[in-house]
Amino acid sequence: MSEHLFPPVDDQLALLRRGAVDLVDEPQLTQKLRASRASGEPLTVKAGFDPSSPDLHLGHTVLIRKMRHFQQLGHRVIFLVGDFTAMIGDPTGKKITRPQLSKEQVEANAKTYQDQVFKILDRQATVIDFNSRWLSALGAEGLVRLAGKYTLARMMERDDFRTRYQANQPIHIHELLYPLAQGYDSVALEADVELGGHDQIFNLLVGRQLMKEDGQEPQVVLTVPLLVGTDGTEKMSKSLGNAIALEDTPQEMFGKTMSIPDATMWDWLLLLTELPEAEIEDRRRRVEAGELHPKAVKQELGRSIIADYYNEEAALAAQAEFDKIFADGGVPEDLEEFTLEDPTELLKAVTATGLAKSNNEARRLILQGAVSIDGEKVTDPRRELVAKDEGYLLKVGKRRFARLLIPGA
RNA sequence: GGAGGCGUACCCAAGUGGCCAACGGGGGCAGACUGUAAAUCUGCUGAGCAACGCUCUACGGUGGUUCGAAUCCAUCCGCCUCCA
Repeated sequence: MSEHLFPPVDDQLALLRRGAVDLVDEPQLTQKLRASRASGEPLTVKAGFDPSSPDLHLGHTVLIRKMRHFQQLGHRVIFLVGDFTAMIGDPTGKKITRPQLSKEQVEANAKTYQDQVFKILDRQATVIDFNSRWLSALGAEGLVRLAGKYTLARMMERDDFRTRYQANQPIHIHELLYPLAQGYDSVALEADVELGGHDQIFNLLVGRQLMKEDGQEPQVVLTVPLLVGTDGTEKMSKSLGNAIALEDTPQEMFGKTMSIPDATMWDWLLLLTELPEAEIEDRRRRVEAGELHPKAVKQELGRSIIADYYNEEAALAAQAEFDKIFADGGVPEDLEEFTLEDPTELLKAVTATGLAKSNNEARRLILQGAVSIDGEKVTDPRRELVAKDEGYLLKVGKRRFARLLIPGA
């Protein structure tokens, strides 16, 4: 019956512990792995996803990579779409109540989500489930029973609830249900392990509690760190504008990666690549000793990221393109083209090509010396652009380019 | 049900009748320096204009008082706290 030959427990642990923040608790996980290996039964590993915003970025992939680790070891990974809980909106880390989503939005989001997730996970080996399956069935009565298993005092142990309460911020009753609902997922799935971001630790531990109440063996809880964004300080999030989206082009991925602070790249290597930890340490030592340029390590990181979501070729191309533009002051391969009917002044052209949002902004940029035409800096907003068949190359700042065509009459 | 407080630009936050397109900080953008790194320094950060000044829009919504309001009044909306 045991079609899987699981690797030795110690080897499994080594991989699973990589990058983990919390592991509650390790002896229990060891014991579960032993039992699984003896029986040939894979562990059931659950990770929940909140489909309230559909666009995945690298921050999400830290968790997904951890799921893949389990998958690679032969365990059963459940990709749980929190379609029911999305209606609540996870209050984790939020200073304000999140908007409640409609069913349609949630479904649409869940779909886009999956397409992106399977860039990392093995589609065949992944079980997809939706928590509305059991949470909807719970009904009002079941919900009241569930709520009866936890106390307000314990709920208020949660840092964000406590903080909001002390700051006189509103806490809506339904938000208190979120951890309970998520915990109930584990009961319903009889999870052996639940994975989550470190900010999820409270919710994950509630799951343990509820499983005990239900007479089950509590799940092992393993959390991964929140990835810091390209700014090197805040956690990666789309709204903070410091994210690298999985949908980004290879060029964008590479450029954004190169812009992270050096200090951040070690974390990224650990969490976003499979480079062995010993090798990461080795590079770090060599950089500190001045034997290795940090830029080289960062380039390697950038290529590795692109290779994951595109391929090696795209990675090399992105780096070449990057070097050409920034190291050699060149021009990108594909730049947007705009055609204007009539000759205009520079100011209007910059706005028309979308390189600036308004004429006022265009004027400011020009006066600040951020704008160049065909490589020559121009600080006169009224400079006339006459008709020219081959067009002009407009550059604003370091990275915004456009080709402007003004065909002759 | 009762009492009180609050609502300013992307965020925080000053401003209580004219000097306010609105102090300061954060963020963002740009320039210098670089490895498009960080840090640092400098400038900018509502829109429009034949423009070193003018016009429009903006301080929760709507009306009003006034020569003139983010600032005063009325009303509405939203939020918070305390008591019950």
